[in-house]
Amino acid sequence: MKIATFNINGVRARIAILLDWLAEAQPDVVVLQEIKTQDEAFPAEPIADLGYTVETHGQKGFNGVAILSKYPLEDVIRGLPGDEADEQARYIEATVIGTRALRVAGLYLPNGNPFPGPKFDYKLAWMKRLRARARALRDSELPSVLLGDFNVIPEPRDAAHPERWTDDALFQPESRAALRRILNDGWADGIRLRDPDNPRGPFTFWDYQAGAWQRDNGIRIDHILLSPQAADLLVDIGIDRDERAKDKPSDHVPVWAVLDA
DNA sequence: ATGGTAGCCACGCTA
Repeated sequence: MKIATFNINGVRARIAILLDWLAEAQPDVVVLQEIKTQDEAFPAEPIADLGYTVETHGQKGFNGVAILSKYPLEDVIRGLPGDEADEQARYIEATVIGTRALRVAGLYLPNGNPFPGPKFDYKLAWMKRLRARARALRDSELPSVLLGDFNVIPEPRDAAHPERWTDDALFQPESRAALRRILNDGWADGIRLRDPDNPRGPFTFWDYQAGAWQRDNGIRIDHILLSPQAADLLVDIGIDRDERAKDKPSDHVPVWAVLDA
């Protein structure tokens, strides 16, 4: 089973890019972030025509996540548990019924800028809730994958120019520590697991501004975290870097993993 | 030190 994450940055503006990539990459399960639309306006039909079941958790204008799957989905959860008052659409979770059941959580973690401030406080509070949810998934012992746009640069080598990120919410010690706590609970950072000694990169995001792509001024913020049981099943993992070179691309590229499931 | 780009939606906000 091939499972992928893609921050699409507006699914309606990017539907042709998405459909082309689905046809090329042939993922079985995709989690999308920043769909930037309400559920009713999500372009489900052309995606369904490619054989996908579609579950969305949308919001007007901002945020919004979705799961696309060629396998049946069960027990869909919308919204990160732990705060009924949180109205931002940043989390969706479901069980994928492949040759064996897999729990998949797609997330769009708060950006947290400007730092410091209330948005950064919201980011840290959200990460605390995410850790609690991740522990529950881990304790279920069902193979589980936690993937999406984490908006956290884990280490200096995950940025082309780490010194430029010191005042940014994505690279604050508190943000990095909160991600590290989840990893230390037993989750594997799939890309790092596969490529442990890379001194720089690989990247998953390049800003639209200042020629970041042309200069390869990227960061790695889209992650695939594997529970112990899911890590046992890992066959291959990668980043579809070439998507960033297309016309009118997202500023993020897809990250994918193949599991023996 | 600043401004550079993009989507949504209708001007400023979020990133």
